[in-house]
Amino acid sequence: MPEPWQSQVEALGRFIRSQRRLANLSLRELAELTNVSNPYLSQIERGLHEPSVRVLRSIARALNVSAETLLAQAGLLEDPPPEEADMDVAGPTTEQAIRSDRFLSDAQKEALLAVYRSYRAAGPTPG
Amino acid sequence: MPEPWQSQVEALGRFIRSQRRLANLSLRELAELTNVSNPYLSQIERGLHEPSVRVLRSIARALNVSAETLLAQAGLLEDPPPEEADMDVAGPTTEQAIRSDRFLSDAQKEALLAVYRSYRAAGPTPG
DNA sequence: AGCGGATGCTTGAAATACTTAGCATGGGTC
DNA sequence: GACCCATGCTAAGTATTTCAAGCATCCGCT
Repeated sequence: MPEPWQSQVEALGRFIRSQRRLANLSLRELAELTNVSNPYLSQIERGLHEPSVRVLRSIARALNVSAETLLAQAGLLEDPPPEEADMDVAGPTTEQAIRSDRFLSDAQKEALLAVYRSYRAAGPTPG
Repeated sequence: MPEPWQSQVEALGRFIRSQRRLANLSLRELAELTNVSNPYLSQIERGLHEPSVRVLRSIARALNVSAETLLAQAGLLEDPPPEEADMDVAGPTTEQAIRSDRFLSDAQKEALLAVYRSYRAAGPTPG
């Protein structure tokens, strides 16, 4: 059925690709983590296929995003009920996360927070 | 791929069947509501197949059950002990927070992550 | 008994998810 | 230049999902 169900698949793919890149993973690396072949991941990210529940779950785990988030993108969850699912429920906000990061010195935290706040003050720059 | 899906799939099927019967629906009636063929629904309910996200969603709608409930039954939403690969335990949360930050664009996220990773690679700078 | 309809199930065939092997480009390094 | 090696992608095949058509009971009715 070639229906506008396509657009949802494309949105899901774009989301996965962006998350994979933010995690600094290649297709092959993600493939290894998920036990899904890299060509198939490529096709998913380009919106050519609707992945099964099994594949969605392993992708969600590998990318450290909640399954709910992924499924909302996949169009399974009607409206995003957990608006802050990934952050406020499963973890702290970005500021809190940076402040409590054990691997950063105080100076590093301050620098990172300065960058973060400047971004938020400036607003998102698309492009 | 090996087996222990069988049990999850069977549990999902039993759940759907029980919900359908509670709603006083025949297979054909549910098939009409979901646009899924009745033989296939039969197979799903008997745990012979793992349905796609698409059919899971329409079943959830037709049975007036939340998609989350169905997915929990399907084994997607469980929360296994977050074993970190071979790395850190605190790193992911900052990364995760940045990646899911609603106020940053992808480009900003990437830049911020690059700074964060360089800090971690360098180690804490004292003083 | 014999019909009509409703139920759940089986059976191949069509569609689509998924894999293995390999191609093409791009970035180093000698 | 040439030689890795990593990246994303295509091609062609296998495996799995999903469907249309039909089978087998069962139940109520006359």
